[in-house]
Amino acid sequence: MTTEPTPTPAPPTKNMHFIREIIAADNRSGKYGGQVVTRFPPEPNGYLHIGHAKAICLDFGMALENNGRCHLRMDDTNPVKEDVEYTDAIKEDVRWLGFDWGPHYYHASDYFEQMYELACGLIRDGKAYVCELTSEEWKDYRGIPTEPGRESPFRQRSPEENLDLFQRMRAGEFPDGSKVLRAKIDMTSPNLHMRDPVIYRILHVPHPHAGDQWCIYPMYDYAHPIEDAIEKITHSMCTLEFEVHRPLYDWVIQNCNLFPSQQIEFARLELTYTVMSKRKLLELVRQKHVNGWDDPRLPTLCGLRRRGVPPAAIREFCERIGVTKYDSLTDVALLEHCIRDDLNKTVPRAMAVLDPVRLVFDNPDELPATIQAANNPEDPAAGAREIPFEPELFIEREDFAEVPPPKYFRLAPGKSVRLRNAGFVTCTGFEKDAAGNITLIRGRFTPMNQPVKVKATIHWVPAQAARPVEVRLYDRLFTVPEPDADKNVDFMTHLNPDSLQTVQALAEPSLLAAQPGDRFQFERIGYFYAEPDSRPNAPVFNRTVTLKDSWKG
RNA sequence: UGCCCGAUGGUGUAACGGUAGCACAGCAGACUCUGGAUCUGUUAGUCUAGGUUCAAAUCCUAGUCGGGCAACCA
Repeated sequence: MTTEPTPTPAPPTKNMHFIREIIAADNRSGKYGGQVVTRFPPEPNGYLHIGHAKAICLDFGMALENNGRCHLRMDDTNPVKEDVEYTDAIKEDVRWLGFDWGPHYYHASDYFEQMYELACGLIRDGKAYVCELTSEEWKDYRGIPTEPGRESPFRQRSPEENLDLFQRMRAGEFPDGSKVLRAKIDMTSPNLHMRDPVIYRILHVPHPHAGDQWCIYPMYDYAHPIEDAIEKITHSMCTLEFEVHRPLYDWVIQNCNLFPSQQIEFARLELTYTVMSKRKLLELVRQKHVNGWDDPRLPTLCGLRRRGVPPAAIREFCERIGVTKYDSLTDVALLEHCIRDDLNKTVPRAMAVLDPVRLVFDNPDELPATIQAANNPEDPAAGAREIPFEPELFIEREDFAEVPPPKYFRLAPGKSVRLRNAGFVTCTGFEKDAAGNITLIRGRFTPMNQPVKVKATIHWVPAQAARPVEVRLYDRLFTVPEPDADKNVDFMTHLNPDSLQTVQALAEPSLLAAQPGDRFQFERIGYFYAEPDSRPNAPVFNRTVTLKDSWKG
């Protein structure tokens, strides 16, 4: 017998996006000695959303793939806007997404002393000066994109005087806004960010992390490259709008003689049927269009978590959307696909009826007492459970049609369907109330071992044993793909009035034991997540996503 | 009006001078105890105009369109 050499299965080829290319090239050239160190640097002034997830997956992902490491760093250089309230939430969300920063948790504010020393160095080198122009005056001096700026009258101060003034700024001798430290670069640069940018401002406010030891705070453009360099970050990824800041990033690295971290910009994620800006999310929360930051309709990570979206689905989504340098708008259907794909393989099935109508059997003597149901047809190891079967069941109102439309395969007078896991029913009659609503359906039961030719299977619950449960049906928050596309139309006008419908459903008995955080597929309906604030024996289910439904009634 | 970045089916992306491929969505079919899942087929694309080349989505030039930049925000 000849044995063919087993071909080594090719590793799953990941999309070779431009950042992977850059890292591979750096590794080949030995630019950083083969090291890959990245960082995720959120500003602790808001909750993380799925746009951040893209960055998190990129930052941590590139490190992981290259046996490097990724730091979690609170970019807290503006005490006016930031709060410790957010740092715990940020950590929880990153951890939930599945990433581990190990011991590498940092605060930009921990580097304030070094930043100060480096600023003094710039002053000594004649590369920074204390300027007393008001912000209004500075606007005039800075010029506009099409015209060069003019030099500040304070630009030629001596290093000694600058050093003295800067020290006194730190000592708290001057009020907010009276002085700033500027980098001395080029007032004629076509890049506004290079026209002697402010690198320190006076802010007499305590810092949420550093306490009250500072009254001067560094600006992002100055602080960020220093933070990266101190941590020996090799690849510092950020979004496209920082592209024009890169020359300043490089200037700081060079003029402060720092580790050569490099900034790489990529396009942020935009998703259809939602909004991503912090301001707009805040507005939705403040105006109570949603119930808090973790409302399942929000694209926040805590919202997605509460909706029941598994973190693996988000990671898969982030891999699939790729990384580029041009703006794009990703169809939320791709996210939904990733969610279904994950849940289909992993989640147990159960039956629940959202809009019940009674089904009564004509032949109660011929019924089984219980039936066996597979917990997950995709996973035999998930086992089976027993469901009581009764002479009266509830089925979904939309699974019966008095007058079936063309291609309607479900129950109708004289027609048969399969009852999921149980047998068949043939409709023998029905009753209506005065308003014309179906109040009861009659049918004849046929056991599974006498197959009836049917084209559909419907779900059901036993009338006595079923229990009422609260089900929250979440839908898209907005009715249009780009709610904030038109600057002249308030995005709020596109809110979907039906984004949340709460219904009392009837669930099979086993569902009563659901623990907060459990996930299920309600067969033929969708995937559901037991609310964190479900109470014992009174679970509340959030709809994560519907099942695909190819029937177009 | 200045500078920077970008442009591939409806959407997200790949192709690194040599057959425009993948995924989502759509459509059609097969299969099925979920009208689910799975499988198959299929519709549909290189912004425009020049140039270089045997050969251009890819390189060059110009234009068009889109995005970003004029916080003591990040």
